[in-house]
Amino acid sequence: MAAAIGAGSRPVAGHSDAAATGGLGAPGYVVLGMVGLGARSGYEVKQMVGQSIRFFWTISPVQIYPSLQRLERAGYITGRAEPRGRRPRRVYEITGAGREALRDWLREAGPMPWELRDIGLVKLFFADTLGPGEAAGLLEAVRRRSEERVAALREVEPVAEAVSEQGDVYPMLTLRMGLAVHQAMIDACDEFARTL
Amino acid sequence: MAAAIGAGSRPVAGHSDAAATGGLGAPGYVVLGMVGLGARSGYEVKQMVGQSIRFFWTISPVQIYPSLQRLERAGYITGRAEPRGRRPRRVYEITGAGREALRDWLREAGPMPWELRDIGLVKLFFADTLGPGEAAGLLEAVRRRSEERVAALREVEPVAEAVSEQGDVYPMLTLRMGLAVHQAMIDACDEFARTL
DNA sequence: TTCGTCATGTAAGAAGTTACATGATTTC
DNA sequence: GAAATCATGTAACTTCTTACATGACGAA
Repeated sequence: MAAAIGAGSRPVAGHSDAAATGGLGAPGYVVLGMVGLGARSGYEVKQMVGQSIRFFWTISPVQIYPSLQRLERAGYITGRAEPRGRRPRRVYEITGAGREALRDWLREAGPMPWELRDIGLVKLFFADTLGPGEAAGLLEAVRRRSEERVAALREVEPVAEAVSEQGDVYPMLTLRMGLAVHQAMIDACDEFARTL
Repeated sequence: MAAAIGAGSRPVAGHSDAAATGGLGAPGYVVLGMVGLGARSGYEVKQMVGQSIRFFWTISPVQIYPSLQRLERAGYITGRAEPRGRRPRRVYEITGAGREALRDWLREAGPMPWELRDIGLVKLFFADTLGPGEAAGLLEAVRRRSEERVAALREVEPVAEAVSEQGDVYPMLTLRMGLAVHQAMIDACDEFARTL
C-alpha cells in the first residue's frame, strides 16, 4: 500500500543512537530531563517515567543507574550520597551545564521517529482469515483495550492539571495526546463496525 | 501521573516472545500471514509489510528469511526453487496447516501490548524548559510530522479500497486507524496551540 | 513480625538493527 | 551501458528485557 508511509524517516539506529541524539542517547536525556523536573534518585526517575511519559516511552532501572553515572561524569548532574539509615542512596540535582545540554537536545532538528508496535492491529489486519464473527470479536478486543487506556489516562488528568498550574503546561499536552489517540482508535472501531 | 496507565498490561518479553505468541513469535506469524495473503518470496513479504502494516509493525530481511525456513520446517508453508534466470529465488505457498496455525494465533486471547516509542512526544513533554517560542516550534514540528504521515496514508487509500472490494476488508480498517491516530495528534496540537 | 515499598544493582540473553556482500535482471 | 530493482543472505553490534540478588525502612 505505501512505500510512502515511511517517507524520509529512516529508522534511527537501535532506538536511540548516541550519534543521532547528541552524544547521550535518548534514554540519557530522559533521565536528565526527569532530574531537571525534580526527580532526586534513580528510583524517583523510574517512578516519574512510569507516571508521566509511560504512554510513549519506557525505561528500566537497568538503564537508569548507568545513565546517572554517565550524566554525573559529564557534569550535567551533581550527586551526593544521602543514605537512609544504613541503606545506600544517592541524590542528584541538575547543573547549569545539564540544563543547557537538555535544551540543546530539545532544539536538535533531526528526524523524530514515531514507532508504534501493535500486535492488536497486526491481528486485525489479518482478521479476514477468520469468519466475520470471530473477526468482530477481535475488533471488540482492540476497542476494549483502548477504552481501558482512556480510563487510566483520565484518572491522571487532575495531576497534570496541577502541574500545569505550576507553570509546566506541556505534560498536559502529552496527556491529551494519549487520550486523543486512543479515543480516535475507539471511534475508528465503531465507525468500521457500523459499515460492516 | 499514572501508575494506572500500564494497568494490567505487563510488557511481553522482548517484543514477541515465542511463549506469548504460540511458538513462532510475532514476526513468524507476520511472515506467515503475508504468505497467506499472496506474498511469494521473502522479498515480496518485505514489500508487502512496507506497503501495508508499516504504520504499526516493521520487519527486516534478516528476520524474514530465517522465519521462512522455520515456517517451512514446521509445515506451515511449502517452498520450491524458482530461479529467475541464474539468480536464486525460492517461492512459497501457505499450507492448510499454516492457515490453521495463523487462525489459532489470531484467536489467542492473551494481552496485546500497544507500544509507542516517540522521541517527539518526549521532547514535547520537556518543552517547558525552553522558552514559549521555541516550545511552540517543537509543537509545530510534531504537528508537521503527523501531517506528512496523513498525506502518505491518504495516497494508499485507493489500494486498500481495491483490496476491500476483493473481500479483504480489514486492511482498510487498519489504514483508517493510522489516519485517525495521526489526525487526532494534529487536532490535539491545534487545540493546545489555541489555549496557549 | 511480616509485608509493602524504597533503593541499587548484576548477569544473561532475546530481539532487532545497520552495514556489508553478492550478483542477476530489467529499465532507461 | 548505467542505474534501479530483484533477491538472499552474513557478521557485528546496540539496546533493552527478564530474572535475580540484596537489604533497609515504615506501617499494619
